[in-house]
Amino acid sequence: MDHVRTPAQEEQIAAVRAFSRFYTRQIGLLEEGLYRSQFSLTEVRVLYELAHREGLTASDLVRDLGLDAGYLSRLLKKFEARGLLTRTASVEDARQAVLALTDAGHEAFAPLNQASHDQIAAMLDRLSPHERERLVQAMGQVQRLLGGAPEPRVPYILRPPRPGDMGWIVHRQAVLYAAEYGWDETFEALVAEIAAAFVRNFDPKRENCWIAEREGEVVGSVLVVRQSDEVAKLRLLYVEPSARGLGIGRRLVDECIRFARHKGYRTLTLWTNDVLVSARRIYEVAGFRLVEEERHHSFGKDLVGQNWNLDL
Amino acid sequence: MDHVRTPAQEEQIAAVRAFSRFYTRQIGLLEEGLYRSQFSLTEVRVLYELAHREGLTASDLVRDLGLDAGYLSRLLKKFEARGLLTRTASVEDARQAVLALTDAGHEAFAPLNQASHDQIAAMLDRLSPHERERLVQAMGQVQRLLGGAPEPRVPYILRPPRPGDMGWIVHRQAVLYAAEYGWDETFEALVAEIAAAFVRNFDPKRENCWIAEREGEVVGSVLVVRQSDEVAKLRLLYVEPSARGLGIGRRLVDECIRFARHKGYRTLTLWTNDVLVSARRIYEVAGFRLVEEERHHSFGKDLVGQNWNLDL
DNA sequence: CGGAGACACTTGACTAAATCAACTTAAAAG
DNA sequence: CTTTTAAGTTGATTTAGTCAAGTGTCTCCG
Repeated sequence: MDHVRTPAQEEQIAAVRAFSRFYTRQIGLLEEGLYRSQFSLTEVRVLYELAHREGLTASDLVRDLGLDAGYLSRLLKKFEARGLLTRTASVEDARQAVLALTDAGHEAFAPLNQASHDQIAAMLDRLSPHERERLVQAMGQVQRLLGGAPEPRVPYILRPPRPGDMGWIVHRQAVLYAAEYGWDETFEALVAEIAAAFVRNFDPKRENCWIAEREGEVVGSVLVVRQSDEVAKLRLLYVEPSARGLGIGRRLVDECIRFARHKGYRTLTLWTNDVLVSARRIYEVAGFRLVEEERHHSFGKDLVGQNWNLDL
Repeated sequence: MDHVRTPAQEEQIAAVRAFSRFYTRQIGLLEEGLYRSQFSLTEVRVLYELAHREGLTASDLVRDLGLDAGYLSRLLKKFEARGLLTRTASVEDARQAVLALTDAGHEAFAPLNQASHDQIAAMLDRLSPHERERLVQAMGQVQRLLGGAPEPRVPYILRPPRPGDMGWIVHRQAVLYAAEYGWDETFEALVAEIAAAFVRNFDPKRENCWIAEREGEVVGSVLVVRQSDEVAKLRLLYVEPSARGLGIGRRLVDECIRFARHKGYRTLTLWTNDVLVSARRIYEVAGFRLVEEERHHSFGKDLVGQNWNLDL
């Protein structure tokens, strides 16, 4: 670990450390509320796991809560002696014992659980609904990034656009292509015009838009617009870098193709630039053919524009 | 605390609790790395505070770290005995002693600090730059919302637009006005058109745009566009609800007025709707006069549009 | 099939960490 | 000027956690 780090990276490290110190204190405060109970914090953590998960063994707890095996063993023995817990030898592995709270155990845990619940609720009550929303989002983000949360069961959903989605798409595309390819603000203007024109002239019978959402965050989009009775155009395909590899791009294009076929178009066309390699791959796999290329100077760069067609 | 809570609120509470459990474990992992040192976690926390803040007293530490006064007292005595710390009686308050690490104290802390630093660095190395950025943002968000961070010294800054800002403005305005007034997607289209046209035809000699930023987040914006040689138009004024009360709206309008004056315009005009009460107040205070009102049906609602003028 | 090594616990011995309450001295409040 | 509150100390004690050695069980490899 003796990389040379940039000042920006050092700042990030400092920020994460500051957060950890902050949350250490925060957890300390939350614990205080539990101190008058008959259980220690570790005991409460163990009870929590026992109350919420089935078929736990001691080694599960050691692993998941990072406890000392000896310490836990004694702790469980105490619970058992007090009638809060039963330990039944596992059928598959005679070394292990399956742990389960008794009714008395659940009863003992309930007020603790309630206290913790109320404490968090009181904390949230101090925030506005909008702030609460942001807090939960941000916590989820942290948890996901640090690997605490499992991959969501449903990796993404497609849905129709809502107010604000078009603006979001303009925002993200502009930021992304500025960062990755150095495109200037005229690109953003173009995207905004396309988005505005789409909404303005939207013909639900002949046109459509899909938003890809993952964990409540917009991570992709695509439009199909009518160019003529025969020809539909696919526009503004984009997928967040963080959400790549889930097949979202492919899926969005497939939806467009299906829609265009269903509406009786003969051709689906699209315009892109040769630097957008990952998009190109999607179009190729979907069966699009490159029909035309032309050099142009746009977005502050020399580019090669491409028209791709798919016969439906 | 016996409100009736909605299921959505319960879900938020559950999410925050899950995060706290998660981060408890996370902190446990981070601590493990420090266990082979001669200091306990609490001692390290104390050393950290001593190394980073001047003029601390024991009671500061008791308050900020949530420690027992007796425990801390002994801990400090031990540090002092080992020559890591000096305690000098405070001049203002003879009960207090001002704490300061000696050189030996700083020396003893350095490797711990380095270890903690390297551990976080290693954690961040597992993430992509974009993910790191999001992690730091999300942590900052949590910390700010839970009140751990002090109000920023500079409440906000004004800056010129960057790629993505226009899209962001479209996004936020659409979301906001949809939520607050139920305006439909045609409003978003209008905002997108205005933003696009502004970028497209931007004349730096006669036009301008300001973005208000707070802690790295866009919280407001305004445009001045040329309507004629004599008349400038103020457009797309907006301030995030979370950033209201800081005078950002007022400041943005003032910048517009100053700019329009400086460029020799005779009149600054703007169009708004009567439901936007807080904006109206800003215009009034800035000296604008209501010159015209007309009913119209837009954005899915019956509205009263207003033109306001300011003679420069 | 048998034995080496890993694994799931348990137990004993121990220590560090934290708490509680009583106390001293000084400052602030009434 | 007295009462109350605050800052810090000290002694007694509890608790939480660690470490190492040990038992029975499983797994894997030759």
